[in-house]
Amino acid sequence: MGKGEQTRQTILDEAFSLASCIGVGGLSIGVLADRTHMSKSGLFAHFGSKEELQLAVLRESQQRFAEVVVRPALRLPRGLGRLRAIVVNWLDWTKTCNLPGGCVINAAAAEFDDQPGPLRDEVRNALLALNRTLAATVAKAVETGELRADTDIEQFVFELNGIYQATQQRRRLFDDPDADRRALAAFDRLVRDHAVIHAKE
Amino acid sequence: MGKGEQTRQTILDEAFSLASCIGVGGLSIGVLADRTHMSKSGLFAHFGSKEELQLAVLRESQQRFAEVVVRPALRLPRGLGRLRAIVVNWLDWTKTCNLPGGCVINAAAAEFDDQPGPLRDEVRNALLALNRTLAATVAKAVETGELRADTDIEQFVFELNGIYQATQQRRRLFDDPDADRRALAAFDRLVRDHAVIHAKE
DNA sequence: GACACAAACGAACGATCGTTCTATAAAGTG
DNA sequence: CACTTTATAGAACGATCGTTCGTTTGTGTC
Repeated sequence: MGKGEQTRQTILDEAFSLASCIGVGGLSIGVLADRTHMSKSGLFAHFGSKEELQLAVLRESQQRFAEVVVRPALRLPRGLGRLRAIVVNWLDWTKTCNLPGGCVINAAAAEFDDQPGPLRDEVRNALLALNRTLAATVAKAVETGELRADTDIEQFVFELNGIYQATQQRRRLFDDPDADRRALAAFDRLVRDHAVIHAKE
Repeated sequence: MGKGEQTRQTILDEAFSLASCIGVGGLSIGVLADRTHMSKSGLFAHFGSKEELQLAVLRESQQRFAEVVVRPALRLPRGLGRLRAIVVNWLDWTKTCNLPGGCVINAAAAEFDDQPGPLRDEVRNALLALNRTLAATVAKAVETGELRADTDIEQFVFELNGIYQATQQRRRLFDDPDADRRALAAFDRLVRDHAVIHAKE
């Protein structure tokens, strides 16, 4: 890895954790230059524009998410177990990664949902991809016979999203220590309602 | 109402709908002065600081929310019907009010959950108050015998929050026309799982 | 060591930020 | 009407914003 790539990654690391606290929109070249002990222009040259820097942070976030949340779960056999692993990794990934201020993309979703442009598009695509991954995982749990065949997969994913958002808010704004427990309770109820009915003994 | 109160309200109206699009943190005195055809200093004098302006917007938002979402539902008899009315009003309130860019407080929750200060406190208190209102409404549906006595009310409210957040994201970022239908489906499932079991005919 | 190239710097640009000051216009009151 | 208070305007402040430019430093290659 050349010198350029190296410092670019250093900048991106710092920008990533900074964006977690103040949002992708709140990033500023000057502050970032201070934190990385660089000059504004030196840092700027690596990206060409602020928007390009912000996009790079969003892409970095997607990549880490795939590595930390999705990939480990793919080693489990398809079905409910894998789905549950993804959900657990998902809920925990702000702790796993260096995300002191919560998921960057999720915050960006609320920030840019009204402002058309490349940033909104990137966030939208990232979350669409996540939803597709979740849908595919749920579909496999239907195939294995653990979830009912008439399960509305899109609805299932919709509710998974709700669980995540509620958990984040409870944790971050209310400092609620029960947030994780509540999230798992909601997940269990969701699964129970769609599980195949076993013959009673 | 004196002249001062009057223009202050005009400013607040504009700030309210502007904040809906770009967030409370994105408000700027200059832009707001242009939109209200005032000078920066003239506008500024009404609030004394930018933070005070932002707080005023958050309070304005709380007030409108109470009027549009909660109060109409209080005219219904306590119980599930009232709860459902609040949920429906809640889901629709960004359309009812002048909120082209979504709920101001909800966006502010994601924006300030990492930045201690009066703004975060205000947001936190507003959402705590909402959660208390929801909890009280759910509790009354337990009292009327529509929901089971062993209902975990905090969990119920937690999941209501999730439904709201998921709906907002689906609507605003994905332009999903089915968001409302999905929200009601999730609400119905939530209620069904906590409803008292009626004797089958 | 000479050379080509990439990387980082420092200074400056115009714009906008929140804020302060002083002065003028309007509104409210007797 | 006159008088006091309130409301608004205008100019300017220092700070920061993203960006551009020219220069210097560093790296890697013949």
